[in-house]
Amino acid sequence: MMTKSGERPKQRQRKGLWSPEEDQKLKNFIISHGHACWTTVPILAGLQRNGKSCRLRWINYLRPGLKRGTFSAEEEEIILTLHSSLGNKWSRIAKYLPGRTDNEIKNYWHSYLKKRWLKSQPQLKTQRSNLTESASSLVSCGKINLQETETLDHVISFEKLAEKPSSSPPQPQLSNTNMMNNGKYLPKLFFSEWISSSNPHIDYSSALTNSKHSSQTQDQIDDEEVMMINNNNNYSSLEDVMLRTEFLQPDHEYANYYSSGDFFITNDPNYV
DNA sequence: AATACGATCAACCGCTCGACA
DNA sequence: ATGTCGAGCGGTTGATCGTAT
Repeated sequence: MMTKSGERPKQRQRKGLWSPEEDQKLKNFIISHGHACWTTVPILAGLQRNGKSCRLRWINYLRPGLKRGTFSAEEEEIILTLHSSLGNKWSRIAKYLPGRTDNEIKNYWHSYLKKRWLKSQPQLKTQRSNLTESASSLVSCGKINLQETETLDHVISFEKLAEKPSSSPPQPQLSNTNMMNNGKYLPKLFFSEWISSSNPHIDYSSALTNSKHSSQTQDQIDDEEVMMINNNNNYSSLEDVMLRTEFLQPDHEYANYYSSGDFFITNDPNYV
């Protein structure tokens, strides 16, 4: 149906919790078609949602390989360690915790870990309150704006980094065949394995981070800092990180699935 | 049993960034 | 150089549930 001006009337978009039927529709669509463009997914899948909502639902709830339930002690330590170096970079922290989403980690931090962290850092707590007081007075005097005060958490977090050693430990090297453009390892998995299992058989143990590149992004620099801290703390398992998993479909189409939740299908076996 | 309160977590919102025309 | 669009990220909200009073 069209309006007088010839426009298609905007369908009222649903909000709020997803129904099991909606979940099934979205899951079925992405499994069979992938998602080239999230904005078209709800239209093609017959959902009265916006693309953003579909993307979030897929990433945080529907995509395979997600761990549900409580965080292990090891996961907690990893989050605390990474947060001390990266700050509130939840998506980057999530990359080091396979099966956990940034949203999940963020919620866990705010509901539990933050308190635990503050309790274990009485000195920092004092520093923080001093900083906050200083910031408040500066704000009231108009010397800094509110946005600047928001970085205080990072000021405190990065204090720990000052204690890191000056030289980086030797980095593991990978052959070129195991590397993609940004230097991340790509484990492969048959698409059917992924479909049939809620727990994709990803060999995290063979995934390693890259060697140094001449032009580093901020993320890569962050990775190095994290790795340095991890080595100091003997978190060698943190290096077993996969940034992307590639699935091979039985019909020789490649279904590419990022840890960020991206998913698409290509015929190009060399697609990296 | 009823109410208040706090904790948890799914989902939304607004902003930034990068790609592309 | 500029504008537009889509994707992604982090902050925030609000519904729900469990527990205390």
